[in-house]
Amino acid sequence: MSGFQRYKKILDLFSEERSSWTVLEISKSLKSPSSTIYRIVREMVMAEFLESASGSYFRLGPAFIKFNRIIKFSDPLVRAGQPFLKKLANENPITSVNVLARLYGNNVMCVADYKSPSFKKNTSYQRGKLMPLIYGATSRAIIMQITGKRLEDLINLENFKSDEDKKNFLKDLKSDRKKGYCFTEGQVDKGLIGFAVSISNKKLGIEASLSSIFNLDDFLLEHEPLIYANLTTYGLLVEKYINEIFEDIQKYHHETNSIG
Amino acid sequence: MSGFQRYKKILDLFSEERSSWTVLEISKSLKSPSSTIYRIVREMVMAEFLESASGSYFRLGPAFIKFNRIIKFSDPLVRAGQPFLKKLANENPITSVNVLARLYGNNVMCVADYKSPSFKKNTSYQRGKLMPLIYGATSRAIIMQITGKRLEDLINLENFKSDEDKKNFLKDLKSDRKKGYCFTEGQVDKGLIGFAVSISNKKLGIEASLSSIFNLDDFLLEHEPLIYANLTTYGLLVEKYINEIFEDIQKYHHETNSIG
DNA sequence: TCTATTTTTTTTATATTTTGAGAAATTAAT
DNA sequence: ATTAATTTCTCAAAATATAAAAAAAATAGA
Repeated sequence: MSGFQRYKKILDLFSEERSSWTVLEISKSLKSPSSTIYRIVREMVMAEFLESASGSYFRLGPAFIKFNRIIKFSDPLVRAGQPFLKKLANENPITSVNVLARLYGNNVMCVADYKSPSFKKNTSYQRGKLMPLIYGATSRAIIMQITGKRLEDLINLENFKSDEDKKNFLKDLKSDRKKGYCFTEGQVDKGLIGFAVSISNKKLGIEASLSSIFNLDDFLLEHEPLIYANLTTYGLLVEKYINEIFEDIQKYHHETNSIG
Repeated sequence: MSGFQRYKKILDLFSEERSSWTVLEISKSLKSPSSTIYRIVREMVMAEFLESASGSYFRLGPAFIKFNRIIKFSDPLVRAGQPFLKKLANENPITSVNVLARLYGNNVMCVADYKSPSFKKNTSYQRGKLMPLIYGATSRAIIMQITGKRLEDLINLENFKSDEDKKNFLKDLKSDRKKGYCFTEGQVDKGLIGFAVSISNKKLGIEASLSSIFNLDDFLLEHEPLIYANLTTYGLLVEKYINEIFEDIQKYHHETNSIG
């Protein structure tokens, strides 16, 4: 274990289900001597990436809240898209969960979400949660904008039930790409359906999607046109704002570089 | 630069104002050779603590969103207190911002907040933001539960305008401790007033506060009793729930330890 | 309070890792 | 196609991490 991995491995032990660990538990779990772990943990506590709790337990530290906040207020996708999620929810014909998600490594991560107050069911799409790459409209609207070798590499990391399944997935992807939007039913959460459009910005390296998720029970065929119209409109708006933010950033960097 | 500091120093460059950096900029800023920085940045990108953006810029990575989420759903204080903030807002006689904050190092950090929809002004208390230790009711309700050498150490790190100021601060602290709640006016944001009570849990090492912030213009003296009643009631409720969560955690750890 | 136990820090020599300068390779821009 | 910018690679020297044991400090129990 060396470099950043040394620290990352410890952090990766912490989860929603298991949010506090003692040094001894960490040491057992990573099969490293406790004196070493004590030293590393102390370093991370000083850097506020861990904090000590009672009973010699440690938990994730405030640094994550701090940096999360910085991302929230500065990430172009979040900054551009966040304000529209509520509007989208309000304009949808039935109650919905509206999600901005993006590709992170081999997963899709929800980076912002807004749920209509009257939406009762819990969905899997909540900010910060990693989602499967090949299920759900949210993910598909992201992956459908990727092509060539990159797509192949990503797909090859996934476990399809059969070769047949894989073929079908690629076929659907192709046709959705043509249509410009995605629809899936119950792939991630039972009883829910999803609609999604792609969001992208080459210059900023953003490969994302905007999606609306509904209760299957609420949904009528006559809702569909409005749903697509909303997603398409807001999708374009978000892309426009991302672009404006990009130009602001460029301007800012230009200024600071020429001064300093 | 060694150990975790190596990585921390780079992360600390990123801020709301300046959220993307090139390797060269980092290298200049930290006065380290770029080949070294390239190596370190690559490591952090692989660990998802940084991600590359366009134009050879890098920004904070998705790991922060992920770990922030884990904290949000597992931190006892947040878990216990978050659900009450909205209720508190609704029961307050005038529109308010309601905040859960806790001591982190030498600062106070807001860990959850709820603003009444009709509250117009922006306040400094937003989740993840670091606040001064000696200004505002939110902070005072935290620091007033600390005594002895620890208090001395914390206070000594602060810059008071004069010794007189410091004395007065300590005197106010003492009397607030007796009263069991704090009130301040315009110490953090002009035109706003704050009321706060302490929240603590020794076993979990939590030193926190629950506070309500109002527009000075909205406030009438007759509101005060209800404000205090609400804060006190919800403060006790939050402490009760923290305790229940603590017992759950203990139970869970006991189970997992005896099995594994 | 004193004692036993657990947690944390310190101390070592040794093994491992990081460093940084420059060269080489890759990528992007003109 | 050429040039410039970005990123990776190499390697020996320098710096740091490691782990085992011992010491110290903190905590719990009687």
